[in-house]
Amino acid sequence: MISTKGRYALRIMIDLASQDSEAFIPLKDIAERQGISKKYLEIIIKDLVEGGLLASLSGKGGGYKLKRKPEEYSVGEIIELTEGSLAPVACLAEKAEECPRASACMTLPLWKEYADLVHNFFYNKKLSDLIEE
Amino acid sequence: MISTKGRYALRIMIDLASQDSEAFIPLKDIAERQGISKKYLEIIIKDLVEGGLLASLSGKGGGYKLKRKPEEYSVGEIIELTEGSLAPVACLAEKAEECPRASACMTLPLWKEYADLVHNFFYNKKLSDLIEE
DNA sequence: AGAAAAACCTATCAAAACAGTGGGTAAAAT
DNA sequence: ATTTTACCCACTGTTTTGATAGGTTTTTCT
Repeated sequence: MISTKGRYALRIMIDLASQDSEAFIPLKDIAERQGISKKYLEIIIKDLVEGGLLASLSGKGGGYKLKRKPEEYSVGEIIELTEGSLAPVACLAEKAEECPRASACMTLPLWKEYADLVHNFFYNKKLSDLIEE
Repeated sequence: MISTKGRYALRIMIDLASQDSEAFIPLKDIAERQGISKKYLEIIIKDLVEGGLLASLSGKGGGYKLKRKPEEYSVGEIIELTEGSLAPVACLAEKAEECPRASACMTLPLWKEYADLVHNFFYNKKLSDLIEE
């Protein structure tokens, strides 16, 4: 299951994509619009900034804004950045150590096929696809 | 991520499907073949029996066996039974309470589309697809 | 009748993940 | 100098995960 972190991250991105793309938007505004605790969003938006998805500016008039156009963000990168790997099983995650059963594992092909499906779904889906005027 | 419960359940089912379909197979044997603690498997196989996927027989000569043919089990039902709902977000689970934001939620269609994808994938995949001779 | 082999039942537990909260510091504009 | 903002660090309660431990009942075989 996708946790609140990934889901809220997506809502932050959608919220920003719906605002003036040039202006820095304070987190306070996002939190109020989305009805989510600003404190909690701080943790999440930090990941988005560190991951290079958002630009931030401190001080009065500061806030956050997108670094690219909405159609240039995939939902997959947003979720993976905040949520960790999309891999459905531990042995298929990036940092996974070699599974000794891999060659004999009858379920591995299933998990691989599933992992591909999930990856393609979320990486082909763009932030711009989630915004309606 | 699919947890060990769902993954081990699948391995139990595959193991049973690979044995003589008429005989009751003791859990001890399954545990040894799969290299998983029998005690832990007890918990998991209980779900499979209660969910109607397996027949069990107590006492000497007892054990577990499939109630249907391998091609009549979907991977989806096995995972969902042991793992709980396949829903990717809480608001799409069976027992979910109405989300007040549902009508305005810009991410809901995404989660629904994803939920369908996952559901179709796992319910179209049969236990028999995982077994090679 | 008794031993053995199996399922079945209940409780407990440590570690990790999840979902936050709280209090402060640094940076930038007015 | 004040205000507004991001940024940083620690902490906390709850739930889930991944088991382990010990005992009871059921069935078969001798």
